[in-house]
Amino acid sequence: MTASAEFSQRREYCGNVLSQIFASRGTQMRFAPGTVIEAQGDPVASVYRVTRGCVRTCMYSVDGDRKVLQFLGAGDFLGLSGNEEWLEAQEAVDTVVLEAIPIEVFERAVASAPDGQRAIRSYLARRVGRYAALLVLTANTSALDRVRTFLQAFAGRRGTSDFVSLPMGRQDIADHLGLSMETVSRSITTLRVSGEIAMKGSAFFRFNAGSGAGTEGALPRAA
Amino acid sequence: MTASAEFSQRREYCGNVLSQIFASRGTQMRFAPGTVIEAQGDPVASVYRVTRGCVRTCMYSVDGDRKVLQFLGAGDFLGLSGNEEWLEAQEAVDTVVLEAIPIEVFERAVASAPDGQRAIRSYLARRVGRYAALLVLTANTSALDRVRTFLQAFAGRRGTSDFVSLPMGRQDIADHLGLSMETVSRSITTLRVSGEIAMKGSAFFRFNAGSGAGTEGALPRAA
DNA sequence: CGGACGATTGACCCAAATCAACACCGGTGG
DNA sequence: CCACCGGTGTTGATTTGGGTCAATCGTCCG
Repeated sequence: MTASAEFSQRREYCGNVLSQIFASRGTQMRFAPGTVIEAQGDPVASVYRVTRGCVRTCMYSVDGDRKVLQFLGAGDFLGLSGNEEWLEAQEAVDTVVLEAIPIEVFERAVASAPDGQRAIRSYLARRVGRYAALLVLTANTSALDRVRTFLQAFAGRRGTSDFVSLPMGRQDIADHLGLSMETVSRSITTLRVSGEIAMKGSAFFRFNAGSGAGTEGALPRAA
Repeated sequence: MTASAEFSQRREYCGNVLSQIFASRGTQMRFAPGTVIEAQGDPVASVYRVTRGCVRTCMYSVDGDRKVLQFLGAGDFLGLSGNEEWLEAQEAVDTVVLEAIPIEVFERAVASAPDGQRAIRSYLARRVGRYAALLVLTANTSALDRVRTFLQAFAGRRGTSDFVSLPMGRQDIADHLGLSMETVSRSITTLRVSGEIAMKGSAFFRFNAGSGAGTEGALPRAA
């Protein structure tokens, strides 16, 4: 298992229609690192598009256990599901800038746009694919594979040649991959020592060219 | 963690609009146990509604590892995501009867129905919630909790008083919960010996009244 | 400089995987 | 009717990957 389906989705299909809605009607908001953008269970009053920074989508169980379902970056949307309440919490990983639109305004804009509903459907379908990929990754693979796949997916998002920033902490990655913080740390060390990746500090990494064990996708293309 | 969010969603909201489309335009099809209804990666030519039986939604990785993402029962839909291809395989667990509609016919019907797009959006949102609940369940809980939660969710679907049929095999449950077949079997034995559940053969079970440790939902309502 | 928080590394342990044997059940054919 | 057989489920023995607990190290920042 060496996949990169999770982050490698294209945004062209639906992005344009929805992005235009946000571009014309959005209000800019800013959140400090670690702050809660929307809490789990709160009523959905606004929808958002990420302009800058990294957002983590979390789900908390009664025991206080946390699962990080996904990390969102520039261009991603929050709150399109049409639910009354936020099923998941949305939290700022680093400094986050969002475009916000009141839900009623957004719904009216979507209804009047020619492909509005279709765009939302496409976005939700991609989210299903993203979660499915995480379920597969989480179920059948070793800790090392999970971390490698995560890093590949995250690097694949951006330019791959230079060092990429890893804005979230080890605990965030651990809660995303279903591992402990220590195991994530150890896995990264293993990848570094074996030469697969290079680190600059603990928040910047890069895949080394030589040891390309597998860049071929394991999971089917999403969407 | 003792939840039952996975199966306990209401179908009223969107079910009606879509169900009517299937009722008026569907063609009945039958599949024998274990057969493939749609294979992963195939083009989506038809959409379906389950009339009878149990369908498992699977995802296969290149290694041949299988993850069972969900089990579908009467009233559930297949293929609403709008994707070009089947992201996941759809397989008959037992004898399955489906209503099928060619995709173009279905899309036209949805476009003309007043709340058609909205209904699909709601259905997809519920699927996101279902996968999220499975991710949380899979990440932070013991084998016993996973099996208990799965059985509770499955029982909650139907009438709870009498024995309920468990159409899928132990391996199916294992691949759903991210466990080995043996661990599933052992967990069921533990629940039986401790008196939480009663079994009739290996395919019928019932929760016993006395030992109600937790029926309160741990995860938020899926909406 | 010193405190604090995150990351790393080490030592140990346990829940569940794996490997293996056996029981059960339904079907088939002599 | 019973013997056989293959598939599924159960149970037992053993191993192991990663969790947990704990100490140390950086690094950022006041």
